[in-house]
Amino acid sequence: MAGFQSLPGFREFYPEDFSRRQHIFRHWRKNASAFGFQEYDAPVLEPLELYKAKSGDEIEGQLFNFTDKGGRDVALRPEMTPTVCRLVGAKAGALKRPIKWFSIGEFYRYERAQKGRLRAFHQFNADIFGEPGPEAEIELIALLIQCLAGFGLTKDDFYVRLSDRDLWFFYLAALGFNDTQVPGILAAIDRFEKMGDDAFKGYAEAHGVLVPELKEKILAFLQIKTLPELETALAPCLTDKISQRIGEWRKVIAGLSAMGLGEFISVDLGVVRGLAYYTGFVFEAFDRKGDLRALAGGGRYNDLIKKLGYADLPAVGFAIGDVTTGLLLEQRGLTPTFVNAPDIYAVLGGEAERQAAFADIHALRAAGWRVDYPLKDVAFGKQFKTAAESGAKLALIYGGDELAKGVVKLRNMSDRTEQEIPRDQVLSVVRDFLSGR
RNA sequence: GCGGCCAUAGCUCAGUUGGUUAGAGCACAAGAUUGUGAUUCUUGGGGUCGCGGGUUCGAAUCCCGUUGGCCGCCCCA
Repeated sequence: MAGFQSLPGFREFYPEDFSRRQHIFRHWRKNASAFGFQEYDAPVLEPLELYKAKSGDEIEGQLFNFTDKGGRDVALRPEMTPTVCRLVGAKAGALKRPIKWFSIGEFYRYERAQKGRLRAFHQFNADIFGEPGPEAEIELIALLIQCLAGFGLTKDDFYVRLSDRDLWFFYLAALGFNDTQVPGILAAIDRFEKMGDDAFKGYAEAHGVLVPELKEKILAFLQIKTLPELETALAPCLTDKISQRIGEWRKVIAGLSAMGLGEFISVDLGVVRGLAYYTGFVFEAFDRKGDLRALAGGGRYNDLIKKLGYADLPAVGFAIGDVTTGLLLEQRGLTPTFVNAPDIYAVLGGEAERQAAFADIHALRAAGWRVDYPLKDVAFGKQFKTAAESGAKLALIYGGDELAKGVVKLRNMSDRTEQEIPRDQVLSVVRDFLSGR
């Protein structure tokens, strides 16, 4: 294997791979647009400081960062959130509300590659800014579901786990934990699913072993699967904040149910997500079988824009990755075959026929149809085979017999019927045929 | 960053105790077939056996290193 290899964790998109990627992007873009989101884009290379400001100095270990020729510390973007916060923050006062934005871009993380996790990957990001209420969550979670369901995935293929960092803070406060203890508990909750009881070791080292009675209450809270169960569990420790929060939960669940999406949602307080900047609802989408990494994740981050030095603007957002999504579609047989198939394949008898066909071929292409033809003379049989394999809807046959009669033969590739059409009507007949007659 | 497994054609793999010029199926291309998508047959292109070093008369095969891949840990924005 001479020559060069691509860098570890980076993908190359041969046309077949690229068409699958385009299929995914097209759906995301179409759905975001249907939900009234505006597309934006931004630099791939950013100041290193932008990510340190958001996530702390430790983040550098997981970034693709370097010093540029001007001595600037820079990093390839590992995520969109800080960037979009800057964009929105810088013009917050001038932007019409609600601010509903999305983008599709490539991101880079300097990590060891694993299944569903590479060093370069694409993400669809959608965010709503300036809306403090749960209406924004409804809108975003509905979009998230549609961005997966739009491919043909159903509630049996994936689901969205909905959790709430605020509620954990309120609940833990009601149980008597103070502000220095809560982060340790949340870290343990985050790990509990994977590690079991050992997840509480870190907390025990910092604050002493957890009182068994409190641990029971926390683990019971983790088991909650429905809104009524949640309400029952919180009944003994109702505060104003908790009551208000339950009201917002009801609103989110009711809204999504009214859209017919209730069955995609699972109440699951085990999701607190790694990063500390989330402030309210958090949610993650997983495949039902559970053998893939997270498909998507997001939540509310009301403090971040202010933390980056801009206005105090509430925000919710989520991201879907193309790697895991692609794996799931592959598993479910939902990857299309002829994404970039031509509309028309021209079958050419010989050199004279080729010259004659060129006028039509170019006119059809200029009119927007996808037209292909063989670049050198090949037998008719081969041409039809090529036409069939290309996925073309129809073939236009330019043979000696046809041209002598002043016609072109149009073959419907799906039902194999043929008809002769006068040369000067090719454009209009093809248009009628391809637009469904 | 740490640990385990793996690496032969575009893909899936075979390759005997180390022994002549490294094979198969699929895929691709040409032909049988000078006007119709199947099947079949024939032929062809494509490999410095991931890379580098060592042992040996001789290495795809054994040893060391290295790079890459997969899996797990850390992390997962």
